[in-house]
Amino acid sequence: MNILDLGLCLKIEKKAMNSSSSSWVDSLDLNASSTKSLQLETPSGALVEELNRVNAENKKLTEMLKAMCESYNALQSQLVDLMNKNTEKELSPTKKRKSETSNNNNGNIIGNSESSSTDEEESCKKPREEIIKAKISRAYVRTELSDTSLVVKDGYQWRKYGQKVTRDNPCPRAYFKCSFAPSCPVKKKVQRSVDDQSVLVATYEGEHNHLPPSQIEATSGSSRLGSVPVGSTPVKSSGPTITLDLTNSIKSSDEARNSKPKLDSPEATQYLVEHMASSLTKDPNFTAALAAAISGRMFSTNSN
DNA sequence: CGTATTTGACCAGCGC
DNA sequence: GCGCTGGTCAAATACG
Repeated sequence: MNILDLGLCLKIEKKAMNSSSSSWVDSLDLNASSTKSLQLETPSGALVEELNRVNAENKKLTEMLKAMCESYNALQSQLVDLMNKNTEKELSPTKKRKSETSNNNNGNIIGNSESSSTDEEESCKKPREEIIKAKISRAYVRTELSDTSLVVKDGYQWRKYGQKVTRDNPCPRAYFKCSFAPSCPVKKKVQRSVDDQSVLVATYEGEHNHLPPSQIEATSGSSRLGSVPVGSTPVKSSGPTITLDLTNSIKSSDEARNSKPKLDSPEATQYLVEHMASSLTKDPNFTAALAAAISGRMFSTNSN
């Protein structure tokens, strides 16, 4: 379970890398051509030379990305191996209280599909249905270490009603209730990951019985499908728990949520990659920054 | 002044 | 039964 979630997180990060790489290449090509059109007055020799330079740079960047992806793959497989070994150990020790403790802290980034099995085991031992009653989902959000607010922006309004330092994690855990609708039963716990304190682990319990405020404001009138916030995924799922990794600040939760259960399928992977690539290339900030970086690089090469 | 957050107290579950 | 722990409550406090 935990491993799977970790794999998911890593996968999404990887998708982001891949997609951005493809968009980089595309943008680079575009920029190369635009450079050409912009500098028509310059002698054709210089133009060709510059074009070659840009192409070479393009190649270099592509290779760098390739290398990065390869090393990432290697790291990921190592990590998965490690986590496999760890979870084998983690499963055996005595489970204190509700599976929460081990899931949330020791397992941190890990936790879900296996946490569901843990829940099942526990529910066999002690048929306490509170474990089952609420759908549990989990989200991981990368934040600044200096940011102590424990705030996870997921599109809903939350009211903090408690904070506690837990045994396994020196970082305090914050307890939130959904404050947008008085009758909404959803609760959320937010705590920094033990392993990586720049990652906030948000655990959602229950399902929202209302639209997210952001959607209501937008009044897009779209289907109920889009009513789920980023990170919170109280949709019908195969298991009682769902994990999302928000550490790459994925803009659209819908796709992530919908594809999550089949994330391992090549279709879903392809879809994710395409979606991320398109969202990246559509992002004016990203393209502007990219253009600035490339032009800056070009000028510096020219001046040399 | 109203609302949100903080924080110590309290409660319940669990292991010994 | 007792102690430990996580979760919740509610008075106090902060903030706009």
